[in-house]
Amino acid sequence: MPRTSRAQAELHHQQVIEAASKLVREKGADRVSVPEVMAAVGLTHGGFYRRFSSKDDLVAQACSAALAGRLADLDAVAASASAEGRSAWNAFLGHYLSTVHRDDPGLGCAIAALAADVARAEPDGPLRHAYVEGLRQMAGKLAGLDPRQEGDSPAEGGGRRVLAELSTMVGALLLARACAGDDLSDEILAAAEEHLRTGP
Amino acid sequence: MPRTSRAQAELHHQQVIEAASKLVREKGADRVSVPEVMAAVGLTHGGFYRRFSSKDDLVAQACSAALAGRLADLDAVAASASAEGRSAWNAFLGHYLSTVHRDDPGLGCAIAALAADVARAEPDGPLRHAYVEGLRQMAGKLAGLDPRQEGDSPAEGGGRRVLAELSTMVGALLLARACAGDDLSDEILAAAEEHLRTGP
DNA sequence: TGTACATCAGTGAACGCGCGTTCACTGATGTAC
DNA sequence: TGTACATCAGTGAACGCGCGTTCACTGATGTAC
Repeated sequence: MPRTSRAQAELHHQQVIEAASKLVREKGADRVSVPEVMAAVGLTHGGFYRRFSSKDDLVAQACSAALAGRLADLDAVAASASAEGRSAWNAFLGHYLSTVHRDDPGLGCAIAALAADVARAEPDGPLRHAYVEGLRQMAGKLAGLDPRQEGDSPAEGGGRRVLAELSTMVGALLLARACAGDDLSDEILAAAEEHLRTGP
Repeated sequence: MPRTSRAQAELHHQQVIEAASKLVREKGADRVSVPEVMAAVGLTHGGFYRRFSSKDDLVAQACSAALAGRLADLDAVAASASAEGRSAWNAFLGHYLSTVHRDDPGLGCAIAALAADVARAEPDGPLRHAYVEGLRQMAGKLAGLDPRQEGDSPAEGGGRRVLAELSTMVGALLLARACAGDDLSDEILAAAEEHLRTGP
């Protein structure tokens, strides 16, 4: 059925980015193909290049979408924790370093899932720019939650402490995924949470 | 020139593993091809399957070799630091979180470089087993260096604290690589080192 | 509002390419006498 | 030690495959009158 409506086409466009954002986090950019992403939304691969200039273009947009989605998730977790009188920082940690998060990379942190792909991307390409921008925003948001953060400049880039703490979270998640199936995996998550958790 | 000596063949075998260990850390397992690795040692790809059962087999052996090499490096850094009266722990940190290490993944930490590849490998395959074994050994060695490590069981698997600290190092290195070219990259390395460094 | 036509979202076949893997072959190395 | 032969490390062509990308085409949608 060719020539659907413009609204339908726009919906398809968003669905393709959404599907790519999930698949790329699960399997890595190299192991996801254009036909696979299109099939995930019920389309054939032929129409792809009407909407995207290349596969790299899609991956960059998928990265942006994944990062934006996670920022919204962070807000939601923080809001619901605060509403219940719990520490937003500890609630976020509990989510981030959970076995659920480890075992479902497709809906998880894009900073962790895409770090290796981005490191190999062109230094000035759209993927890297999208990633760095998302990382900066995440660090800024986290600095606002972190009770240990010295109160210097919580806005742009966050303080230094939050960068080390974010490194611990990302590293623990990635190591736990690489060790999944071994006892070490749960131990890493627990050790990182214990190390980062604050208060009662 | 077909049929070289057995000694030469064994040398080639080791050279292939060595070249793969470097290329896989630089580009990731998916972006390295069998012809590329063979060409790196001056051979054609045809003879590959006499020595290796598959590309996956080579990648697993390359991972083991990379991890073993890094363990030896750690010993060397610790020994030379101790000989000069410096803290082995701080010396190791300085190496690990340096821009040199960030910018040369081919000779760098395999735990960091291969985490994403291993996370996507079969749960009980040889690559994962090689990786988990190497990670366990690294954590054990690090626990022996770490002045903060509570003195419970430094031998097998290391204590929990060292797992969180290793997560911080790996995460910072990977994030710094993903951000290379942006100011954030150096900041992440510096923040992690400051966070982990001990003593004077 | 109804008709005529241009637009263009999506199809499906096709392209060149590099991949992992196989295999018949070569000729120096290693072995048996 | 010297000869005859089997072994096998490495070659290079070939295979089927899935990839990213292109393109002629279709027919419902959107637009102009």
